Amino acid sequence: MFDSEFERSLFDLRKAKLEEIVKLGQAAYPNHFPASHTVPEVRAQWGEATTEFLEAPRVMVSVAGRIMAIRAQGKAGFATLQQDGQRLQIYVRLDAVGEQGFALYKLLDMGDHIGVTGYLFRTRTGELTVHVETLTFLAKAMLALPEKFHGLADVELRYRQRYVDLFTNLDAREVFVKRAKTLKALRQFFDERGFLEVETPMMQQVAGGAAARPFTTHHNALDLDLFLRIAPELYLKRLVVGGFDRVYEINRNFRNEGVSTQHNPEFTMLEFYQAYANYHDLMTLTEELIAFVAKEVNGTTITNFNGVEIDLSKWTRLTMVEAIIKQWPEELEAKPSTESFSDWHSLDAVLQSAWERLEQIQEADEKANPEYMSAETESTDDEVQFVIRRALRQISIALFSNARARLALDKSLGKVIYALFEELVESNLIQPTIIYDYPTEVSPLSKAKPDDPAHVERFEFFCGGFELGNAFSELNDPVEQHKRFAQQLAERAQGDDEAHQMDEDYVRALAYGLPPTAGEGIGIDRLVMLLTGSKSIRDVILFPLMRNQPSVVSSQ
RNA sequence: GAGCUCGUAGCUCAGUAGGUAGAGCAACGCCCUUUUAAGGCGUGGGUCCUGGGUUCGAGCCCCAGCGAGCUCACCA
Repeated sequence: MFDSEFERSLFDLRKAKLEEIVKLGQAAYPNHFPASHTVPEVRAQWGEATTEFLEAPRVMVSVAGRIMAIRAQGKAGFATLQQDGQRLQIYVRLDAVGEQGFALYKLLDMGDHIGVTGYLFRTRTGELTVHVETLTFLAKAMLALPEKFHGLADVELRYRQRYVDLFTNLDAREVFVKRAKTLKALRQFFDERGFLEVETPMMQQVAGGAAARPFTTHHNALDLDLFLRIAPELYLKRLVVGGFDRVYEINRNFRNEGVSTQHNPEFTMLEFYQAYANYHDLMTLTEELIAFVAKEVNGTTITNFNGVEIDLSKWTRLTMVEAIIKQWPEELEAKPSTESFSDWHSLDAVLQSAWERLEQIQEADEKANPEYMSAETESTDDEVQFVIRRALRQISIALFSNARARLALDKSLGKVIYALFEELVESNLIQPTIIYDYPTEVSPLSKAKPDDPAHVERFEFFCGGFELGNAFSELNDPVEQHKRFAQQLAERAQGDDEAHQMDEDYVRALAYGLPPTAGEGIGIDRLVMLLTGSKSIRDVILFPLMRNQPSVVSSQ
């Protein structure tokens, strides 16, 4: 429990103080304090009240809170109480609280919880303050609080000891208040549209519905190996078969993969399914949903992320190929046509001419600026620009030539188009954008477009440079589904441990008839990041997963 | 998993050229009845992340490890 001798001796000191407090007739750990108002209620009701208003007649309040600042001044003193993220000053003076009361005040420390009863007034500097008449001790802080001006700044400590972060850094608290508002708004949106909230198994015998490595666990009594779910998808569609036409679930998924600023091993996902709808219906729904949630949480659809202003009510819809063409390197003045992505030979030709042209441009650039080619030149702005230009070109050249090699190797047009999209487009999708019509090869659970078997009815939407959600018209042909599971099984046999397992029961469910259904999943942590301007997923998860740290000085 | 950066008092941070560790807050004692990052006087507090190495001498240089942040890879 203790990090040091400093903490151990402080703890002993505080114990002695607690004994003194008990001698004054206070309970060491009382069970109750009958407050008349919370701190936010007092601020809301009298925050603007004038001195005159507060004097005739006096306003009596009882409030409780944690001491976040304490300033003793001889026979009087101030303290600041914090409750629900708001603060209220109190003023304690010997002649108002008596000898016992003032003795208690002098035994208080930063972080203690107290309750006070008294009347409201304004100090000389105009601050709303409780003039205390009765002081009640409620609980003691036995450890030292972080520095009062900077708070807890060490990112690691903030995650590991979130309880300290939350009461010292009110910004951190605000993020989680907004997270709760986000969840509430999501539920309101779906409830109002006739969706039923459900909870499906998190422990599954077949971890399906996504491509990811699962965590494993074991049930002892049943002697059953189980997986923590990687997605609720297959259970939610069973429910649509069961006649719940509109269902949604908001809960944790678990994926046994790396961590990053955008990935935590357990993360919260919203999934919803709507019978008789297709992916176009969900595009509209998604645009309405995100704008609605933003408005509920922030009061506006504008949010700031990474220094960029994002308007969550202004959406762009592009097919995947349109998006690639839009982001085609500007130096290649001629942009490829949509048609050139529809067959192997034209895409091959486009890629070839693109990287050859980029190499020509690079050669010309080098000839025009020979002085920058020497390692000894000064780092002028022009030279920096030259180096950046060259690096960007080289990335594009590598991208196009790799894509071409891949095209030659496995002849999969779809996979190459998807790779181009990921490299060229994804991180540039800062403003809300829906990308639709995915290649069939990269979308094993989606339904093909009726008039175009090379593409599926699927979209993903992006904001702030990352993917927020994924939606498609669901495959509901049991024969086709069984075939695709069998293919995945073959890939699994080849060593791909992210390939789907066979789920016979799910195929059986489809065999009873899944109506035409569209479904969507939205990463809630990422949505909260966007709404709160948080750059790391760990800033929106209360207790993110951390490595073990060496044990601290043992208790007593 | 790879690369880069960081780890000094409970907290926030300095630490010069390698010369034997500092400030503010917090703590402790005293003074102070409208302060608000209160103020004044005084006191205590450090395995400088860990373990090796180089050196007469290491917080600083080198190696290994632990933990963290960022970037990349995989993914939502």
